Amino acid sequence: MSLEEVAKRAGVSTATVSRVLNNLEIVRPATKARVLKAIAELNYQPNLHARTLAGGRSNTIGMIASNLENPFFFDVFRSLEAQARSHGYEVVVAHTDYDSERLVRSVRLMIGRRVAGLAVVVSEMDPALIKELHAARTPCVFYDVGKPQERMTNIRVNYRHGIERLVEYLHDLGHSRFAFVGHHSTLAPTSERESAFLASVKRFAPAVEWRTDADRDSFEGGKLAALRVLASGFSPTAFICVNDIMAVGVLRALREKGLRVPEDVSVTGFDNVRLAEFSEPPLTSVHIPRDEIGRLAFAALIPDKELPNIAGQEIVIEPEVVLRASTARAKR
Amino acid sequence: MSLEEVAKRAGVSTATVSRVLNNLEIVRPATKARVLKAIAELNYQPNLHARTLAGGRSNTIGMIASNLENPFFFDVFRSLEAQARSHGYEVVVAHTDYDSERLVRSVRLMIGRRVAGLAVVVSEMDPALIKELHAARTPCVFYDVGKPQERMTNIRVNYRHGIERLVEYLHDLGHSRFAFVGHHSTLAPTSERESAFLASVKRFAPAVEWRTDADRDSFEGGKLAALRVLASGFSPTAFICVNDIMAVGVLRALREKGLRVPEDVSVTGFDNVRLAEFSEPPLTSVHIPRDEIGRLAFAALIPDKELPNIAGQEIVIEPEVVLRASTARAKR
DNA sequence: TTGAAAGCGCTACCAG
DNA sequence: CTGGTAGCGCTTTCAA
Repeated sequence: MSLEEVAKRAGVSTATVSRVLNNLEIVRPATKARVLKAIAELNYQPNLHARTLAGGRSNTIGMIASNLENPFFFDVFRSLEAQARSHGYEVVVAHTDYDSERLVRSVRLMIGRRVAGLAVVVSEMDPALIKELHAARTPCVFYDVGKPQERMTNIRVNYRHGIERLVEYLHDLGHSRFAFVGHHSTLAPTSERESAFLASVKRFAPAVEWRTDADRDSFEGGKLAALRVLASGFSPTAFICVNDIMAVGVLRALREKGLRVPEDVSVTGFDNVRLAEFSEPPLTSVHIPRDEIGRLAFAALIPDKELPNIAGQEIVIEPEVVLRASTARAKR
Repeated sequence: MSLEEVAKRAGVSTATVSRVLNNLEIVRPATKARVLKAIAELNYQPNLHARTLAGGRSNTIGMIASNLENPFFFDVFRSLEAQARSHGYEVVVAHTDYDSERLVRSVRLMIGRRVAGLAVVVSEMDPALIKELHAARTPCVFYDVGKPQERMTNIRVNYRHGIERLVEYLHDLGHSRFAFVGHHSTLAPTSERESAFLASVKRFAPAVEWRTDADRDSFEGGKLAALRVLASGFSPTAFICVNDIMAVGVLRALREKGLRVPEDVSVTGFDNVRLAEFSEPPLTSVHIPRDEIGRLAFAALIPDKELPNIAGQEIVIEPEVVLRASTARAKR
């Protein structure tokens, strides 16, 4: 099923069919109707590869995420996709599962697809890969990695502030022993959160004790990390978790150990995904506006003449603490 | 950056470059090395569209899901993708959000991409769309919709048995007033689950009362449905939910109404996703093997000479009840 | 307003 | 083992 068959059936040239397909308004209505009829009768679907190749431009946007299973990433995807769709673009997602090999593969695949733009929402990224993207002239937007440059936009969250506010709040409630639960502690945003945690603890509570532990980015990972902290003999008054998913795992671990939240121990999440409201108890968290991130990402990749152009810039988002029932005054 | 430039730089023909790209073992090692060097120096990435177009075959598999945010779908995706990757295929996912317009768009897009195969994991599907897929000669595998035919495989779960076992179990515990919480009750699998629910209730407990309610497939949806049931004046001894996500929403609603689970009311989920173990209380659920579904889907699309060929068949999966803490003997 | 034809970048067949 | 070259299905000038 090709353009040519449609053209033959409609008694026109392939050029005309192409014009109809692309809605070029220079086709006589009668001709257009005939072509449309042929298309419908033949159940014709244009070959996107041929189209992209001949046209020299793609209308698909790529997105690469570390862990689409974590609703944080999914929410960004959803928002980006909504923007894309309303502007006539498609988005293709790849999920790397925090695996750098898969990241490399995904990036190359996106370059091979000659995507119109690429949103990279991963924890860590080899600068060499960014170079490849730059060499391929792919417009990119990075979340939390890289530096702004030509064709490369940056969106980041001021974790430091988010964590500072959390620690300050807990400190005010009388907490004095903190545990920090992250994942793959070597990863950039995690470690930024971790270092922000350490800095905050020192600043607001120089005399307090703390401990950190990390595992996979999942419920299970949060649970294991918490169990390890507890097994080490340290008994924190508060667990600060790198995200809400891990916090839910921590809640389970505490419950299994017979500790009540927030009566005995306080727990905080991060990101403020929907689950934070539905966990038991609901989680005090730090809101990161995924919708806005998705919108900004699209705007950075496909600038709109109407809106201010943010391509090539660095955008910093200020997070906000959301109080719920998982935190309370520390037991004395 | 094209094949030709690489060829020029390596001092060979484009045909030879193509051969080394495709690992055809008939290239002299020395030549191959030169080509590889040129590729690396130029940072060349082959244009996938040109490749697919010229080769006449794609190595990407498509998957369309109703709601990738629900871990059930994501787990199937993950499993399918693992299979695909290990066989040299890529997978492109689309998420329709239960919107039939988006389903149509996604299907056409996949046809336009000339995917090697398409896995459709949605709740409902217009037979006309299946016809389009058939006309496009796209190998397909459907989960819970359609009928097996040429190039079309079917995977389904025996919901009836799953629900029957759940109802029987609850009935044995003395439950007598059931509520069924679903989403978009008009959708096929939901309604299959709903009708299975009704049939089971009548069979195991002909004298009991029941009520059904439905909403969006999300935490919020489950919560709203439960609140509606309660507001109607009906007070069930057990809530049977169409999946674990909605069950978590139900748990929240019950807690807000001051009802304890399982002391006052029992709640069951379905699918047995990871969250079922991490909710509070952990959910009694019905296990659906997403891994197996993903593996079967791949096998149906890309038959392996070694394995038995399941393409064109109908495969029925038997679910199994998993008991956890959200169910208990009914209050008298 | 329409058609003819030259590519887009790659694969695959046929020679050599 | 390597090169030449005819397409793959579409878009896009350039003419008509």
